[in-house]
Amino acid sequence: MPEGHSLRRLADELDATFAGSAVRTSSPQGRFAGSAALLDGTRLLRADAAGKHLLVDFEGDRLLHVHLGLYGTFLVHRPPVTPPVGQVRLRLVSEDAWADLRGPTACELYTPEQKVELLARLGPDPLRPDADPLRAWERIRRSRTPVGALLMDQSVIAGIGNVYRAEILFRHGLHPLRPGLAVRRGQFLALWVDLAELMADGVRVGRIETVRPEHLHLVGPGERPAYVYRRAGEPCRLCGRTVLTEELVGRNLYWCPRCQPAYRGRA
DNA sequence: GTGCCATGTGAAA
DNA sequence: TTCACCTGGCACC
Repeated sequence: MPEGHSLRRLADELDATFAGSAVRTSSPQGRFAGSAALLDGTRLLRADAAGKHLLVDFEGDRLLHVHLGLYGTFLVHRPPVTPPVGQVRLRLVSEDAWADLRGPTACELYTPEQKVELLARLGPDPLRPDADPLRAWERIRRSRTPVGALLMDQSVIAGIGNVYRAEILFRHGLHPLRPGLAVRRGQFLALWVDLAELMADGVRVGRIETVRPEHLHLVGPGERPAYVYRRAGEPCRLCGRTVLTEELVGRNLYWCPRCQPAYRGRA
């Protein structure tokens, strides 16, 4: 489930598992074979996440950039090492662990300049304590673009995906099509603080949990534990109105028309 | 068992 | 705007 919290967890796990160790690297699938050969046998120094991007430093000034995309996975295992199953883009093997990367959108070596460019085009990441929400606010407050689109724009805020977007807008009673410039500063700052807490919870728990404790009893067994995400056509958990969906820039929005009233020209 | 859709992005057209 | 990535969960048969 690769939203920002997953990448933070992955980076932490890779760092805890491999940092300081020499690793054998290979590309059983072949698509990363040349670069894997360059890394092979070098020491993995550090793994870190920025938004939904993973950056891994290796000895010899080599830098690995990975983006999992929609269905990529990078899973760490303990020995014994087993033969690759399916399409393994990159395999890491150390003395006491191994990991397989599958189905990523991006797996490539980065130059230092590419890393600088990446960080420069990412907005503040709510999972980083030094993140400055006012950088995001400056983009939002002057934009006619719907706030639902702005939140998913990684250059505005890094690390939000479709689940956090849908849920955070519900929690703050904001209609996803409200223009950025019609969001009040206080509303946005409250949303940011809430988002940072939810994403930090997501890192701890390993799941996106957005339903407030006092509403958990409204979630039936086996039901998706969300207010609106992927609940189109079902009743809002708080007011009973039917949850709506609509596509915006290629992704599905979900919202409750009563709890998140339409914008009618005033903030 | 089969087929569709999905937590996302970047390249190709 | 469409496709590639080519996994995994789930609804449906």
